[in-house]
Amino acid sequence: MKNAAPTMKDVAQEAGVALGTVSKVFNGIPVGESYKAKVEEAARKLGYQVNQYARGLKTNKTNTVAVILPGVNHPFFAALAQYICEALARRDYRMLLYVTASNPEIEQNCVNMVRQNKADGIIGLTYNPLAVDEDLPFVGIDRSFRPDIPCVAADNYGGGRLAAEKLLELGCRRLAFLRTGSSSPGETDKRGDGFEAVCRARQVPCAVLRRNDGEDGDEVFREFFRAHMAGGRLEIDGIFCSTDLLAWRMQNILAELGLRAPEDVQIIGFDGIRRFGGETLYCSTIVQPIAKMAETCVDLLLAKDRSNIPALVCLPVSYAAGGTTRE
Amino acid sequence: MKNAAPTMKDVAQEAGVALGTVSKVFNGIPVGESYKAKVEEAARKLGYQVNQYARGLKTNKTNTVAVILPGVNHPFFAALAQYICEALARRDYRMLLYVTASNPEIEQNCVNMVRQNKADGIIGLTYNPLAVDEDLPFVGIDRSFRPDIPCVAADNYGGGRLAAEKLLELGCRRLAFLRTGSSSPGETDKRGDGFEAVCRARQVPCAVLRRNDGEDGDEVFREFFRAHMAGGRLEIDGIFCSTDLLAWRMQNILAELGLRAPEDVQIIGFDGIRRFGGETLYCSTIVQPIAKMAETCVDLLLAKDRSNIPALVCLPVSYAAGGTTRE
DNA sequence: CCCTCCTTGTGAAAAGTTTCATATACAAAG
DNA sequence: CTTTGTATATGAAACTTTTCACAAGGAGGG
Repeated sequence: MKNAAPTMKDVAQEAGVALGTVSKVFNGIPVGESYKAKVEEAARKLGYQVNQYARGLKTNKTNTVAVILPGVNHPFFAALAQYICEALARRDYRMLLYVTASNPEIEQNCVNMVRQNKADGIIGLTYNPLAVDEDLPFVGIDRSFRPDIPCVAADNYGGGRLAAEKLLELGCRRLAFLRTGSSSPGETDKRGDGFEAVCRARQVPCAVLRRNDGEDGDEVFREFFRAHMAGGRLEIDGIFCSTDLLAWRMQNILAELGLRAPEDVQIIGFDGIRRFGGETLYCSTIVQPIAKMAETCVDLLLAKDRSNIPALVCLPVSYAAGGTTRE
Repeated sequence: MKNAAPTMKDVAQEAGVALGTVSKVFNGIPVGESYKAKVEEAARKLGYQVNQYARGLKTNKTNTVAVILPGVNHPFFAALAQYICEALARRDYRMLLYVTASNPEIEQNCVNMVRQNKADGIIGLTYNPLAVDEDLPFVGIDRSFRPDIPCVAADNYGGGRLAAEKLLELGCRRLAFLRTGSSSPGETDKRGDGFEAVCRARQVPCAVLRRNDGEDGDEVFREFFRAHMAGGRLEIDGIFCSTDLLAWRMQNILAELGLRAPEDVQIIGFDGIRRFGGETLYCSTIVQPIAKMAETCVDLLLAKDRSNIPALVCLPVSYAAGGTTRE
């Protein structure tokens, strides 16, 4: 006969002590040395493990955090998921992962599921306004859809500025900003704003092309580059792309036109994604501090005192040369 | 005052019915139309959601599956995680994700955590023999550490054969197999076994270099290639690498030696990882059916009748040209 | 019109914890 | 030797659900 998992009652019986005493031992509440020893011995003997479901039911605390991401099949999200998972594990929390494909219905559905599953909080990289309980701690990544929800983000505006300054420092005189991403005005726009601000201040010409996810076919960009060609040469000599992925796509499109980075045009991306081998970057880029973002999300979410959590934590970015600039 | 989440009792009261009736409604147990309507109305009004922790405590079924992976920051694992997550969501299951960095202690610790958290089963890509409850469904990916634990894997041996046949078909006459990975004899070895078997059968020379994770510095491979150089040319004209990642590293090392794929040597990798943009492969490769593997894992784990689960499900692989072969 | 049978809703018990009011034991003080 | 006080173990209640034995009420047959 297959025995059911042992319970505290079994342990109490085995150790010859009361139920409450066993509970205390497993919650680190002081208890007489001899009692503690007896309980631990009995627990070890029976192979007892706390039943988190019973505990969660009683305490309304589950030591579980729900993480909602568009997907995990993209290096930025994957790194984020991994760091968050590790940060949670270090604090003895578990991670319940939901992927949404940025679909508003799925996003909302995930939030509802979380309520059922009594997670202690949510870390979410979501693109749509969601109905979420007032009293369920929520930390947004990159964006917040409600003023009382704190948000952890890289300094996108500063990163845009940095990209512009870097390109100018590297000798560029005619810049461009290319953007794709979610149609909702978001962080990628701020990158462009910072970039353009520097261009304006330095009175450098800056061509801009902002596209949304649905409407960002290669042809749009090909057309853009053709429009800026003169005599077989690209007038633009420095490009800032809103993501590394976009920068990579642009390199391919430019290659079709017979143009290469960094020889013909210098390119800076954004994210700091590395090739899966580990070391090399896809392009010169503005690096998001992903590990720090993950750590910060977890810290904010699990903060003891949540009364004065900052609305926005903006983490510093840095520049890294990755072969598409002439260093 | 902040109200606690509404319970079935609240719903029962609001609807003017008994507790058991509410329970039946939420479990799809037939109940009089008028009663059902009253309960649903009340639940909607109060915003009631089932408390999975209470349900789990009572039924000992949590609709949660633990997924244990070395990490999620590698495209193969990331894809696996994502597909598994989606497959589980489709079946109304949740995913508890644990990452282990292949560390034996962390792996064992995860399994223990799962027991506490009462997951209904585990899908694990682990490298070490673990102590896991007999009665906790477990499905291994790529390897099984106990005969009664089923395993879902790509046809690694067949993939190795396919790689050899493909290289020969493409005109190669002197082959090599390069392997890195976990030191425990595993799936990557079978790839080599299949490859070598074809070489033997066709009486084609095949150089072999098998290294483990700790001892696979670039220098080892550089040395290997130098040893097979004659008069500035590489004698080997077809290489099979145990992973796409390794194939990528080899390309870089070969480039240092002034050799390029596919001009100087043709290379086939294994995994079928794509660049994060979505389309392009890192190299010509044997493609693992990741989506199918994920789906199969979930199916096996959640099978109603687990009495005659196959010990090994071996899924077919395919070849895809990715620029490092002369098609 | 009454009795029986069947259907269907009812509410108490149980699942494994935590918590808190109570009981016990022992030491110190009178 | 009794009393008071303190420290600490005890066990019943509560958390929210599911389940099951039971009650209630309606239908159909005699």
